[in-house]
Amino acid sequence: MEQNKIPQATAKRLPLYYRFLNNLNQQGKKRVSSKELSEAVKVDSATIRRDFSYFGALGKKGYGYNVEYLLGFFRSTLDHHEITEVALVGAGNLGTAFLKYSFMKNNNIRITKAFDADSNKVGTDIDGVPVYHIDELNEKLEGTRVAILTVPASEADVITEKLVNEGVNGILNFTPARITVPNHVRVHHIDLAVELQSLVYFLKHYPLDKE
Amino acid sequence: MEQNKIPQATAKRLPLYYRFLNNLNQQGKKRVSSKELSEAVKVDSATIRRDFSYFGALGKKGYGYNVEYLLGFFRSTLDHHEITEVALVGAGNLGTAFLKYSFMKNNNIRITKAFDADSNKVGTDIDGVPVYHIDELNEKLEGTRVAILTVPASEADVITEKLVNEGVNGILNFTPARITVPNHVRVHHIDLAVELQSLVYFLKHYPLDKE
DNA sequence: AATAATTTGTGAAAAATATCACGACATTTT
DNA sequence: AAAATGTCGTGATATTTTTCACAAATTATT
Repeated sequence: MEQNKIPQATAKRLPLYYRFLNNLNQQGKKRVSSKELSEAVKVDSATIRRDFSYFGALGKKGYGYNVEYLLGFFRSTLDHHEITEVALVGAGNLGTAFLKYSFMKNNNIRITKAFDADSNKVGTDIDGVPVYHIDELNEKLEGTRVAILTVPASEADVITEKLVNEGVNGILNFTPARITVPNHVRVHHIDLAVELQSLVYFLKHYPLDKE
Repeated sequence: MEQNKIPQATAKRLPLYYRFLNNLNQQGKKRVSSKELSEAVKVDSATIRRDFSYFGALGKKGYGYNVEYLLGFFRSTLDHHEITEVALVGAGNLGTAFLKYSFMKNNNIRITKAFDADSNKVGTDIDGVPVYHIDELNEKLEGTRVAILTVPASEADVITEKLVNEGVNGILNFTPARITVPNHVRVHHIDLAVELQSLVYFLKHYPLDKE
């Protein structure tokens, strides 16, 4: 489980850096400076250098960073060589959109199975992903440890409990409910209404000219 | 534009508090302590008290907070009496899901128009929201200042520029592109692939037992 | 009416994060 | 080969955010 000295704020930016390095690499770029990367990912260049420095000296003074080297480094740091399987729970509008969302396909994470309570959906495939009945979690989850939760808010707690019982320890929660889990389970919340409301709040109450 | 003394971290939690206070009110609860609210929204009770304290003394010692009073206070602070209109740009899978996403309907924010480049979609209604052609931004935006961006990544920069030219100053960006905007425009990024990847990273590299 | 139990609001401390600014070194130019 | 330029890595500093912990006030209990 190596050194967990890396700040959480840094860890959250790693996948972003990785994606942009990939872009640069595909464009055939050989070197990149923290300043260039900064303009691409919209993160201050000093923050980028600091972030990278937690992993040691990855760059070269007066030169910048070698794209290929950095990419290889992040590939192993982010475990990009191994595939992580993820289950989608709740194949409604939002869930279905994720299944069809191609950005999810270009990385090391795959949604490999979906669950829903609607018997019209059960047994079908959505974009190549089989849909099982929510009561089949037990048989079909097969060791999957990460779930995307896109069920109605009213079902969130009951289904979360089932997921946790079946061994899920990471949940990306898109419901507006704040789900309760034992503390060996990690939940990240993405609350679409809150995001929109806080954006509007910032627009109204914060000065507009300097970000 | 009142006192912008409120920390950003606090401002981001306000819509969350508001929603849960609404729930409590509908359940007929008359009072609530920071501890109870903490359990519901999963934010430390001291943080909640601190957050509230930026607005003055809203509670009563030994009693807690009066739900109805607090709700009224937040209603005006969050401008919940006035409706903010939002445009959805890109009516693909994800965009369509938002149009049908009912949680967006129970608050002061309304998606009132959508734009897409697909002529099959233009002219139709999705869940009561009219879809216009992306080239009609000029005529149809009609002063809407906030946009949800759910177009393909490759289109993100071009369309952002159009939106900004038409007066949009708040963008909720769901594309994996980090869009470039003048600094009077505020962008919040929600990057689904990054969220999933960072969740997986945390699961692998951070101790599981204390959150 | 006195005592016990709650719960706020906040000063102070701690922790986390971001930014400044510069020495050291590598590269590029002249 | 010398000078000019570019860029990292990081100590130090600043800023932001969270948490502790407790006096003061209110409510509940006996």
